Amino acid sequence: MTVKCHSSGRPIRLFGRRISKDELHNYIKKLIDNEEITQTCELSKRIGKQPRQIRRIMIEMESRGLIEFNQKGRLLKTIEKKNRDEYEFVSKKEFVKKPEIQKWFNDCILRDVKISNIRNMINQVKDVCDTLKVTPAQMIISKRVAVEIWKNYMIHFKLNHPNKTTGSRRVAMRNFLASHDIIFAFGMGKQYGLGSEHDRYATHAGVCLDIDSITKMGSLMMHERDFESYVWFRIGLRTGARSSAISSMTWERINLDKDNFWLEQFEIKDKRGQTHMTQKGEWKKKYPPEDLRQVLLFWRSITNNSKFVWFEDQKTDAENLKELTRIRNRVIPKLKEHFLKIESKVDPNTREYAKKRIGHLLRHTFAQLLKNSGVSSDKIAHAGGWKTTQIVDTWYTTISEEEQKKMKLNLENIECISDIEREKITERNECLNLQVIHN
DNA sequence: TGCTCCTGTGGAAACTTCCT
DNA sequence: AGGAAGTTTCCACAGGAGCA
Repeated sequence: MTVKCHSSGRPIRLFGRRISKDELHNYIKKLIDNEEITQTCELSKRIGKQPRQIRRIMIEMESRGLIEFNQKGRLLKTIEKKNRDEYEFVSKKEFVKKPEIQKWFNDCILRDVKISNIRNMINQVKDVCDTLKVTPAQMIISKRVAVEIWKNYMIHFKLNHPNKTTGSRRVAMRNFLASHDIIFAFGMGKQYGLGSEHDRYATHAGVCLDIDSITKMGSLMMHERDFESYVWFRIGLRTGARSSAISSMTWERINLDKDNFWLEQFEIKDKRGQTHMTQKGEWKKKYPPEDLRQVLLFWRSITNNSKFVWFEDQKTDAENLKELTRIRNRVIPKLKEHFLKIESKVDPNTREYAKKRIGHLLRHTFAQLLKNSGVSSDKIAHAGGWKTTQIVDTWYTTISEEEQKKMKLNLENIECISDIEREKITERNECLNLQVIHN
Protein backbone atom coordinates (compact mmCIF):
# COMPACT_ATOMS: atom_id res chain seq x y z
CA MET A 1 0.00 0.00 0.00
CA THR A 2 2.74 2.38 0.92
CA VAL A 3 4.60 1.49 -2.24
CA LYS A 4 1.51 2.27 -4.26
CA CYS A 5 1.30 5.59 -2.54
CA HIS A 6 4.93 6.40 -3.38
CA SER A 7 4.67 5.21 -6.94
CA SER A 8 1.99 7.81 -7.48
CA GLY A 9 4.71 10.38 -6.94
CA ARG A 10 3.16 12.06 -3.92
CA PRO A 11 5.52 14.70 -2.49
CA ILE A 12 7.44 13.75 0.66
CA ARG A 13 8.44 16.04 3.46
CA LEU A 14 12.09 16.53 4.30
CA PHE A 15 12.78 18.83 7.24
CA GLY A 16 9.31 20.22 6.76
CA ARG A 17 9.83 21.05 3.10
CA ARG A 18 7.92 19.26 0.34
CA ILE A 19 10.20 17.52 -2.12
CA SER A 20 9.83 14.88 -4.81
CA LYS A 21 10.91 11.30 -4.32
CA ASP A 22 13.83 11.83 -6.70
CA GLU A 23 15.07 14.71 -4.62
CA LEU A 24 14.88 12.60 -1.46
CA HIS A 25 16.76 9.75 -3.12
CA ASN A 26 19.47 12.13 -4.24
CA TYR A 27 19.73 13.62 -0.78
CA ILE A 28 20.20 10.18 0.81
CA LYS A 29 22.64 9.13 -1.88
CA LYS A 30 24.77 12.18 -1.13
CA LEU A 31 24.84 11.24 2.55
CA ILE A 32 25.92 7.72 1.65
CA ASP A 33 28.53 8.73 -0.91
CA ASN A 34 29.98 11.85 0.65
CA GLU A 35 29.69 11.12 4.34
CA GLU A 36 29.97 7.35 4.02
CA ILE A 37 26.99 6.64 6.23
CA THR A 38 26.02 3.03 5.72
CA GLN A 39 23.84 2.32 8.71
CA THR A 40 20.09 2.68 8.42
CA CYS A 41 19.78 4.02 11.97
CA GLU A 42 22.43 6.65 11.37
CA LEU A 43 20.62 7.76 8.20
CA SER A 44 17.32 7.88 10.03
CA LYS A 45 18.83 10.22 12.64
CA ARG A 46 20.23 12.50 9.96
CA ILE A 47 16.99 12.72 8.03
CA GLY A 48 14.61 12.68 10.93
CA LYS A 49 12.53 9.75 9.80
CA GLN A 50 11.92 6.32 11.30
CA PRO A 51 14.53 3.60 10.46
CA ARG A 52 11.76 1.44 9.00
CA GLN A 53 10.82 4.24 6.65
CA ILE A 54 14.45 4.76 5.65
CA ARG A 55 14.81 1.07 5.04
CA ARG A 56 11.84 1.15 2.64
CA ILE A 57 13.28 4.12 0.79
CA MET A 58 16.64 2.36 0.51
CA ILE A 59 15.00 -0.69 -1.01
CA GLU A 60 13.42 1.57 -3.61
CA MET A 61 16.78 3.19 -4.28
CA GLU A 62 18.38 -0.22 -4.70
CA SER A 63 15.76 -1.31 -7.21
CA ARG A 64 16.42 1.89 -9.17
CA GLY A 65 20.15 1.12 -9.19
CA LEU A 66 21.09 4.16 -7.12
CA ILE A 67 22.74 2.11 -4.40
CA GLU A 68 23.95 -1.49 -4.09
CA PHE A 69 23.23 -4.09 -1.45
CA ASN A 70 25.29 -7.07 -0.47
CA GLN A 71 23.73 -10.52 -0.35
CA LYS A 72 22.37 -9.86 3.11
CA GLY A 73 20.59 -6.74 1.90
CA ARG A 74 22.97 -4.31 3.63
CA LEU A 75 24.61 -1.35 1.97
CA LEU A 76 27.91 -2.22 0.40
CA LYS A 77 30.89 -0.89 2.28
CA THR A 78 34.12 0.10 0.62
CA ILE A 79 37.38 -1.11 2.07
CA GLU A 80 38.37 2.46 2.93
CA LYS A 81 35.19 2.85 4.92
CA LYS A 82 35.80 -0.45 6.66
CA ASN A 83 39.35 0.58 7.61
CA ARG A 84 38.23 3.97 8.86
CA ASP A 85 35.53 2.29 10.94
CA GLU A 86 38.12 0.05 12.54
CA TYR A 87 40.48 2.90 13.35
CA GLU A 88 37.60 4.85 14.78
CA PHE A 89 36.46 1.89 16.85
CA VAL A 90 39.90 1.54 18.43
CA SER A 91 40.56 5.23 18.98
CA LYS A 92 37.20 5.72 20.71
CA LYS A 93 38.15 3.36 23.54
CA GLU A 94 38.82 4.94 26.93
CA PHE A 95 42.19 3.27 27.29
CA VAL A 96 43.33 4.49 23.87
CA LYS A 97 42.33 8.05 24.70
CA LYS A 98 45.05 8.19 27.36
CA PRO A 99 47.82 10.37 25.90
CA GLU A 100 50.60 7.79 26.30
CA ILE A 101 48.58 5.14 24.47
CA GLN A 102 47.40 7.68 21.92
CA LYS A 103 51.02 8.47 21.06
CA TRP A 104 51.84 4.79 20.73
CA PHE A 105 48.75 4.25 18.58
CA ASN A 106 49.84 7.05 16.26
CA ASP A 107 53.38 5.67 16.04
CA CYS A 108 51.94 2.31 14.99
CA ILE A 109 49.80 3.95 12.31
CA LEU A 110 52.87 5.75 11.00
CA ARG A 111 54.73 2.45 10.77
CA ASP A 112 51.80 0.90 8.84
CA VAL A 113 51.11 -1.69 11.50
CA LYS A 114 47.82 -3.38 10.74
CA ILE A 115 44.93 -2.14 12.81
CA SER A 116 44.08 -5.64 14.01
CA ASN A 117 47.62 -6.02 15.35
CA ILE A 118 47.60 -2.59 16.94
CA ARG A 119 44.39 -3.51 18.72
CA ASN A 120 45.91 -6.77 19.95
CA MET A 121 49.00 -5.04 21.30
CA ILE A 122 47.00 -2.32 23.02
CA ASN A 123 44.88 -4.94 24.75
CA GLN A 124 47.99 -6.75 25.97
CA VAL A 125 49.36 -3.57 27.56
CA LYS A 126 45.94 -2.77 28.97
CA ASP A 127 46.05 -6.13 30.73
CA VAL A 128 49.31 -5.11 32.44
CA CYS A 129 47.66 -1.89 33.65
CA ASP A 130 44.49 -3.64 34.81
CA THR A 131 46.35 -6.44 36.56
CA LEU A 132 48.70 -4.21 38.53
CA LYS A 133 46.36 -1.22 38.83
CA VAL A 134 48.82 1.16 37.21
CA THR A 135 48.34 3.76 34.51
CA PRO A 136 50.32 3.92 31.26
CA ALA A 137 51.83 7.19 32.50
CA GLN A 138 53.14 5.47 35.63
CA MET A 139 54.70 2.72 33.55
CA ILE A 140 56.95 5.03 31.59
CA ILE A 141 58.25 7.19 34.40
CA SER A 142 61.66 5.58 33.94
CA LYS A 143 63.22 2.48 32.48
CA ARG A 144 63.75 1.07 35.97
CA VAL A 145 60.08 1.52 36.88
CA ALA A 146 58.94 0.03 33.57
CA VAL A 147 61.11 -3.04 34.13
CA GLU A 148 59.90 -3.45 37.71
CA ILE A 149 56.26 -3.26 36.65
CA TRP A 150 56.89 -5.73 33.86
CA LYS A 151 58.62 -8.20 36.19
CA ASN A 152 55.73 -8.04 38.65
CA TYR A 153 53.26 -8.57 35.86
CA MET A 154 55.16 -11.57 34.51
CA ILE A 155 55.36 -13.16 37.96
CA HIS A 156 51.63 -12.71 38.37
CA PHE A 157 50.91 -13.96 34.86
CA LYS A 158 53.13 -17.03 35.02
CA LEU A 159 51.78 -18.06 38.41
CA ASN A 160 48.21 -17.81 37.19
CA HIS A 161 48.74 -19.15 33.67
CA PRO A 162 51.75 -21.47 33.76
CA ASN A 163 50.98 -22.97 30.37
CA LYS A 164 50.19 -19.85 28.41
CA THR A 165 52.63 -18.29 26.00
CA THR A 166 54.04 -14.85 26.68
CA GLY A 167 55.67 -13.88 23.38
CA SER A 168 53.05 -11.48 22.11
CA ARG A 169 52.82 -9.76 25.52
CA ARG A 170 56.58 -9.18 25.57
CA VAL A 171 56.53 -7.78 22.06
CA ALA A 172 53.57 -5.52 22.84
CA MET A 173 55.19 -4.16 25.99
CA ARG A 174 58.51 -3.47 24.25
CA ASN A 175 56.64 -1.82 21.43
CA PHE A 176 54.80 0.45 23.84
CA LEU A 177 57.94 1.32 25.80
CA ALA A 178 59.86 2.05 22.60
CA SER A 179 57.28 4.68 21.68
CA HIS A 180 58.31 6.46 24.86
CA ASP A 181 62.05 6.10 24.30
CA ILE A 182 62.48 3.20 26.69
CA ILE A 183 64.50 0.88 24.53
CA PHE A 184 66.79 -2.06 25.10
CA ALA A 185 70.06 -2.69 23.33
CA PHE A 186 70.18 -5.69 21.02
CA GLY A 187 69.93 -8.83 23.07
CA MET A 188 69.47 -7.00 26.38
CA GLY A 189 65.69 -7.28 26.63
CA LYS A 190 66.10 -10.88 27.68
CA GLN A 191 67.73 -9.78 30.96
CA TYR A 192 64.48 -8.14 32.02
CA GLY A 193 62.19 -10.85 30.76
CA LEU A 194 61.44 -8.72 27.72
CA GLY A 195 63.25 -10.71 25.07
CA SER A 196 61.52 -11.74 21.90
CA GLU A 197 62.41 -15.42 21.95
CA HIS A 198 59.75 -17.78 20.64
CA ASP A 199 57.57 -19.59 23.10
CA ARG A 200 57.81 -22.88 21.29
CA TYR A 201 60.58 -22.77 18.76
CA ALA A 202 59.77 -24.94 15.76
CA THR A 203 58.15 -27.69 17.80
CA HIS A 204 56.02 -28.67 14.83
CA ALA A 205 58.80 -29.17 12.33
CA GLY A 206 58.22 -32.47 10.60
CA VAL A 207 54.50 -32.84 11.22
CA CYS A 208 53.08 -34.52 8.14
CA LEU A 209 50.06 -36.51 7.05
CA ASP A 210 51.19 -39.83 5.63
CA ILE A 211 49.96 -41.05 2.25
CA ASP A 212 47.64 -43.60 3.82
CA SER A 213 45.88 -40.99 5.99
CA ILE A 214 45.62 -38.61 3.05
CA THR A 215 43.93 -41.29 0.96
CA LYS A 216 41.57 -42.19 3.79
CA MET A 217 40.59 -38.58 4.47
CA GLY A 218 40.02 -37.99 0.77
CA SER A 219 37.82 -41.07 0.48
CA LEU A 220 35.79 -39.98 3.50
CA MET A 221 35.09 -36.58 1.98
CA MET A 222 34.15 -37.99 -1.38
CA HIS A 223 31.96 -40.60 0.28
CA GLU A 224 30.11 -37.91 2.19
CA ARG A 225 29.94 -35.82 -0.99
CA ASP A 226 31.73 -33.00 0.81
CA PHE A 227 33.31 -31.82 -2.42
CA GLU A 228 34.14 -28.37 -1.13
CA SER A 229 36.39 -29.72 1.60
CA TYR A 230 37.83 -32.28 -0.77
CA VAL A 231 38.86 -29.70 -3.38
CA TRP A 232 40.33 -27.46 -0.69
CA PHE A 233 42.21 -30.41 0.79
CA ARG A 234 43.69 -31.32 -2.57
CA ILE A 235 44.66 -27.75 -3.45
CA GLY A 236 46.34 -27.43 -0.05
CA LEU A 237 48.30 -30.65 -0.43
CA ARG A 238 49.36 -29.93 -4.00
CA THR A 239 50.29 -26.26 -3.68
CA GLY A 240 51.23 -25.89 -0.01
CA ALA A 241 49.40 -22.56 0.08
CA ARG A 242 48.12 -20.90 3.24
CA SER A 243 44.38 -20.76 3.77
CA SER A 244 44.18 -17.07 2.86
CA ALA A 245 45.89 -17.79 -0.46
CA ILE A 246 43.59 -20.74 -1.20
CA SER A 247 40.44 -18.85 -0.30
CA SER A 248 41.28 -15.88 -2.54
CA MET A 249 42.01 -17.91 -5.69
CA THR A 250 40.42 -16.68 -8.91
CA TRP A 251 39.67 -18.62 -12.08
CA GLU A 252 41.42 -16.08 -14.27
CA ARG A 253 44.68 -16.90 -12.51
CA ILE A 254 44.38 -20.60 -13.28
CA ASN A 255 45.41 -22.02 -16.63
CA LEU A 256 43.67 -25.36 -17.08
CA ASP A 257 45.29 -26.21 -20.44
CA LYS A 258 46.35 -29.81 -20.42
CA ASP A 259 49.92 -29.20 -21.53
CA ASN A 260 50.49 -25.99 -19.64
CA PHE A 261 48.74 -26.29 -16.29
CA TRP A 262 49.65 -23.63 -13.76
CA LEU A 263 47.93 -21.51 -11.16
CA GLU A 264 48.67 -18.42 -9.16
CA GLN A 265 47.93 -17.83 -5.51
CA PHE A 266 48.18 -14.61 -3.58
CA GLU A 267 50.17 -14.83 -0.35
CA ILE A 268 49.62 -11.91 2.01
CA LYS A 269 51.96 -12.73 4.83
CA ASP A 270 54.68 -10.55 3.34
CA LYS A 271 53.92 -7.23 1.84
CA ARG A 272 55.76 -7.20 -1.46
CA GLY A 273 53.99 -4.40 -3.24
CA GLN A 274 51.45 -6.29 -5.33
CA THR A 275 47.79 -5.91 -4.47
CA HIS A 276 44.85 -8.29 -4.65
CA MET A 277 41.50 -7.36 -3.15
CA THR A 278 43.22 -4.36 -1.53
CA GLN A 279 45.58 -6.57 0.41
CA LYS A 280 49.32 -6.32 -0.13
CA GLY A 281 51.23 -9.45 -0.96
CA GLU A 282 52.70 -11.44 -3.80
CA TRP A 283 51.32 -13.66 -6.51
CA LYS A 284 53.07 -17.02 -6.52
CA LYS A 285 52.96 -19.06 -9.69
CA LYS A 286 52.82 -22.80 -9.16
CA TYR A 287 52.93 -25.84 -11.42
CA PRO A 288 50.91 -28.54 -9.65
CA PRO A 289 50.55 -32.06 -11.03
CA GLU A 290 47.84 -33.20 -13.46
CA ASP A 291 45.64 -34.73 -10.74
CA LEU A 292 44.93 -31.26 -9.35
CA ARG A 293 43.91 -30.06 -12.81
CA GLN A 294 41.30 -32.80 -12.87
CA VAL A 295 40.06 -31.80 -9.44
CA LEU A 296 39.76 -28.16 -10.51
CA LEU A 297 37.95 -29.09 -13.72
CA PHE A 298 35.52 -31.10 -11.63
CA TRP A 299 35.01 -28.25 -9.18
CA ARG A 300 34.39 -25.76 -11.95
CA SER A 301 31.83 -28.07 -13.50
CA ILE A 302 29.74 -28.21 -10.32
CA THR A 303 30.00 -24.57 -9.26
CA ASN A 304 28.91 -21.46 -11.10
CA ASN A 305 31.30 -18.92 -9.63
CA SER A 306 32.67 -16.93 -12.51
CA LYS A 307 35.41 -14.96 -10.79
CA PHE A 308 36.40 -16.56 -7.51
CA VAL A 309 36.99 -20.27 -7.06
CA TRP A 310 35.01 -20.48 -3.82
CA PHE A 311 32.26 -17.87 -3.90
CA GLU A 312 30.24 -15.45 -5.99
CA ASP A 313 31.74 -12.04 -6.56
CA GLN A 314 30.26 -9.75 -3.88
CA LYS A 315 30.87 -6.55 -5.85
CA THR A 316 33.24 -4.80 -3.42
CA ASP A 317 36.59 -5.81 -1.96
CA ALA A 318 35.32 -5.37 1.58
CA GLU A 319 32.50 -7.84 0.97
CA ASN A 320 34.79 -10.25 -0.86
CA LEU A 321 37.25 -10.17 2.03
CA LYS A 322 34.42 -11.17 4.33
CA GLU A 323 33.74 -14.11 2.03
CA LEU A 324 37.36 -15.26 2.42
CA THR A 325 36.80 -15.54 6.15
CA ARG A 326 33.47 -17.26 5.67
CA ILE A 327 34.81 -19.93 3.37
CA ARG A 328 37.73 -20.57 5.71
CA ASN A 329 35.45 -20.81 8.71
CA ARG A 330 33.31 -23.28 6.82
CA VAL A 331 35.93 -25.57 5.32
CA ILE A 332 38.60 -25.82 8.01
CA PRO A 333 36.33 -27.09 10.80
CA LYS A 334 34.99 -29.63 8.32
CA LEU A 335 38.51 -30.78 7.50
CA LYS A 336 39.06 -31.22 11.21
CA GLU A 337 35.91 -33.32 11.51
CA HIS A 338 37.14 -35.60 8.74
CA PHE A 339 40.56 -35.80 10.34
CA LEU A 340 39.13 -36.84 13.70
CA LYS A 341 37.72 -39.95 12.07
CA ILE A 342 41.19 -41.17 11.11
CA GLU A 343 43.26 -39.61 13.88
CA SER A 344 44.23 -42.84 15.60
CA LYS A 345 46.43 -43.78 12.66
CA VAL A 346 48.51 -40.60 12.78
CA ASP A 347 51.67 -39.99 14.81
CA PRO A 348 51.17 -38.03 18.08
CA ASN A 349 52.92 -34.79 17.07
CA THR A 350 50.97 -34.55 13.83
CA ARG A 351 47.74 -35.42 15.62
CA GLU A 352 48.25 -32.68 18.18
CA TYR A 353 49.01 -30.16 15.44
CA ALA A 354 46.13 -31.28 13.23
CA LYS A 355 43.69 -30.62 16.05
CA LYS A 356 44.99 -27.07 16.32
CA ARG A 357 45.74 -26.16 12.73
CA ILE A 358 44.43 -28.62 10.21
CA GLY A 359 44.51 -26.00 7.46
CA HIS A 360 48.16 -25.25 7.94
CA LEU A 361 48.96 -28.93 8.29
CA LEU A 362 48.47 -29.19 4.53
CA ARG A 363 51.35 -26.75 4.05
CA HIS A 364 53.52 -28.77 6.43
CA THR A 365 52.61 -31.97 4.64
CA PHE A 366 53.43 -30.44 1.26
CA ALA A 367 56.92 -29.51 2.44
CA GLN A 368 57.71 -32.68 4.37
CA LEU A 369 56.52 -35.06 1.64
CA LEU A 370 58.72 -33.25 -0.88
CA LYS A 371 61.64 -33.46 1.55
CA ASN A 372 61.03 -37.17 2.07
CA SER A 373 61.13 -37.72 -1.66
CA GLY A 374 64.56 -36.14 -1.81
CA VAL A 375 63.81 -32.61 -3.04
CA SER A 376 66.29 -30.03 -1.75
CA SER A 377 65.23 -27.30 0.68
CA ASP A 378 65.80 -24.45 -1.76
CA LYS A 379 63.49 -26.05 -4.29
CA ILE A 380 60.86 -26.66 -1.60
CA ALA A 381 61.22 -23.02 -0.51
CA HIS A 382 60.60 -21.88 -4.06
CA ALA A 383 57.66 -24.21 -4.59
CA GLY A 384 56.00 -23.30 -1.31
CA GLY A 385 56.66 -19.59 -1.61
CA TRP A 386 59.15 -19.18 1.22
CA LYS A 387 61.74 -16.48 0.80
CA THR A 388 64.63 -18.59 2.08
CA THR A 389 65.29 -22.19 3.10
CA GLN A 390 65.55 -21.10 6.72
CA ILE A 391 61.85 -21.46 7.41
CA VAL A 392 61.61 -24.72 5.49
CA ASP A 393 64.42 -26.21 7.55
CA THR A 394 63.54 -24.88 10.99
CA TRP A 395 59.76 -24.64 11.11
CA TYR A 396 58.53 -27.15 8.58
CA THR A 397 60.71 -30.12 7.80
CA THR A 398 63.02 -32.60 9.42
CA ILE A 399 65.20 -35.17 7.74
CA SER A 400 63.04 -38.26 7.53
CA GLU A 401 63.95 -41.48 9.30
CA GLU A 402 64.30 -43.16 5.94
CA GLU A 403 66.87 -40.62 4.80
CA GLN A 404 68.81 -41.06 8.05
CA LYS A 405 68.87 -44.83 7.53
CA LYS A 406 70.12 -44.30 3.99
CA MET A 407 72.90 -42.14 5.33
CA LYS A 408 73.82 -44.87 7.78
CA LEU A 409 74.32 -47.23 4.84
CA ASN A 410 76.40 -44.62 3.05
CA LEU A 411 78.61 -44.22 6.10
CA GLU A 412 79.07 -47.96 6.47
CA ASN A 413 80.43 -48.04 2.95
CA ILE A 414 83.06 -45.47 3.81
CA GLU A 415 86.03 -47.24 5.42
CA CYS A 416 87.60 -45.47 8.38
CA ILE A 417 88.79 -48.34 10.62
CA SER A 418 92.46 -48.77 11.50
CA ASP A 419 94.10 -52.14 10.83
CA ILE A 420 94.53 -52.80 14.58
CA GLU A 421 90.84 -52.19 15.30
CA ARG A 422 89.86 -54.47 12.42
CA GLU A 423 92.06 -57.27 13.82
CA LYS A 424 90.53 -56.81 17.29
CA ILE A 425 87.03 -56.98 15.89
CA THR A 426 87.87 -60.17 14.02
CA GLU A 427 89.37 -61.69 17.21
CA ARG A 428 86.32 -60.79 19.27
CA ASN A 429 83.96 -62.23 16.69
CA GLU A 430 85.92 -65.48 16.64
CA CYS A 431 85.73 -65.66 20.44
CA LEU A 432 81.98 -65.13 20.36
CA ASN A 433 81.60 -67.83 17.72
CA LEU A 434 83.57 -70.28 19.89
CA GLN A 435 81.35 -69.50 22.91
CA VAL A 436 78.26 -70.16 20.84
CA ILE A 437 79.66 -73.51 19.74
CA HIS A 438 80.55 -74.51 23.36
CA ASN A 439 77.11 -73.61 24.63
C1' DT B 1 91.06 -7.17 10.00
C1' DG B 2 87.84 -8.72 7.05
C1' DC B 3 85.21 -12.51 5.33
C1' DT B 4 81.66 -16.28 5.71
C1' DC B 5 78.64 -19.02 8.24
C1' DC B 6 75.30 -19.56 11.53
C1' DT B 7 72.21 -18.78 15.47
C1' DG B 8 69.66 -15.62 18.12
C1' DT B 9 66.85 -11.61 18.31
C1' DG B 10 63.30 -8.40 17.00
C1' DG B 11 59.00 -7.19 15.27
C1' DA B 12 54.97 -8.29 13.43
C1' DA B 13 51.65 -10.91 10.39
C1' DA B 14 48.44 -14.62 10.06
C1' DC B 15 45.63 -17.48 12.09
C1' DT B 16 42.69 -20.14 15.75
C1' DT B 17 39.87 -20.31 19.57
C1' DC B 18 37.34 -18.38 23.24
C1' DC B 19 33.77 -15.39 24.81
C1' DT B 20 29.76 -12.59 24.67
C1' DA C 1 28.85 -12.62 14.27
C1' DG C 2 32.50 -10.07 15.80
C1' DG C 3 35.84 -8.74 19.09
C1' DA C 4 39.33 -10.33 22.52
C1' DA C 5 42.75 -13.43 23.69
C1' DG C 6 46.13 -16.55 22.53
C1' DT C 7 49.31 -19.39 19.25
C1' DT C 8 52.22 -20.19 15.32
C1' DT C 9 54.71 -18.43 11.31
C1' DC C 10 57.82 -15.52 8.80
C1' DC C 11 61.65 -12.42 7.32
C1' DA C 12 65.77 -10.08 7.98
C1' DC C 13 69.56 -8.78 10.11
C1' DA C 14 72.88 -8.33 14.32
C1' DG C 15 76.72 -10.06 15.87
C1' DG C 16 79.62 -13.97 17.57
C1' DA C 17 82.72 -17.84 16.04
C1' DG C 18 86.00 -19.55 13.10
C1' DC C 19 89.27 -18.81 9.79
C1' DA C 20 92.86 -16.86 6.67
